[in-house]
Amino acid sequence: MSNLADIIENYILGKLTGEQREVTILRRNELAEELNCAPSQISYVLSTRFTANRGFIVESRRGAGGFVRIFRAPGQQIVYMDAARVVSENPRTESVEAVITHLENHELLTNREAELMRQFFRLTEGHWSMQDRTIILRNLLLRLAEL
Amino acid sequence: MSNLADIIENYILGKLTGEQREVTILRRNELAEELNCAPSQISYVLSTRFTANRGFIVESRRGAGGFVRIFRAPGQQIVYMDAARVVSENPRTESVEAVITHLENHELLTNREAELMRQFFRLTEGHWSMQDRTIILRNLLLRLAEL
DNA sequence: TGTTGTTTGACCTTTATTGACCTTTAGTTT
DNA sequence: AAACTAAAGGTCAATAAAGGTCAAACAACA
Repeated sequence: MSNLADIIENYILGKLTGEQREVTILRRNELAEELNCAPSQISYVLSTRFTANRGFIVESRRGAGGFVRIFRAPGQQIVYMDAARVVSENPRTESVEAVITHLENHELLTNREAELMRQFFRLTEGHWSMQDRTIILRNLLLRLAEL
Repeated sequence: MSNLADIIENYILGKLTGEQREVTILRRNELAEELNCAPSQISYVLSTRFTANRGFIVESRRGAGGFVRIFRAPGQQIVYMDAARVVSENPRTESVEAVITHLENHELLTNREAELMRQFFRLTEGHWSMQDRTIILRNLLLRLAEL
């Protein structure tokens, strides 16, 4: 358990959870220095352990004043997948609207994204069956879960 | 976040939003003096952070009584409307992909938004005519123009 | 032994910062 | 009016300061 990658992972996890924060910022070279390892090792840990799938979002900037920022984004996929299930189990306009609004309120859809989905839903009215329209919606939501 | 460029950006952003104004004027040398940096650094920040893509317009005048004026840009509706026209005039898969990617590259669509639109397009394949699919896309783009 | 995960270092790309030099403008002098 | 001058802002290239990538070596383990 005492390999470098684990130590780095724990260090970052500690910064993230220890102080009840949802986000932490670090400098790659600084941390590498502190933990006596190659800077690229930090990148390795970030890309293998702090993935979107595990509920993290990592942003960074290069150059002078560069940084790495790590967010907790707990179980986003699950929320999208849940939403997808809801619309396909309740293929009614109100359900669709409710789900979109819910995701929007919880900031899992931006205003623009929500509008895109509403617009799509409106535009297919009368051309497609409700079934087919919600299947599309379901697929869109599942796609978002992957992003 | 203590690099110069960020500090300058925040300063200007503060002047712009803090006082609810849509425009702010500053003098390059004065600000450089105040923030202890090279005047050209102000130019650097203006050209990298206050771009049209990010919704700003920067005007300036040299010489005695010179100034820099920064506006919040009014919407990019025209670009969206243009894109809408292109896809409806060229109802081909490649045009659609090109337009989406173009908007994405110019930061008029986020990655997620672009993916949503691509997904709309893919999911309707085989169900609708190309005509009808591009009409949908066109409407989505026009909706974005309104946001 | 083969496969999977770790570690490093060499090299790349992006971003920031400065300073020397250029251009534009308004005002002043001739 | 033309020429000069001082006071702006603009440009660009050089340099520094980050983080990213990738392949190769290595380790752990089935």
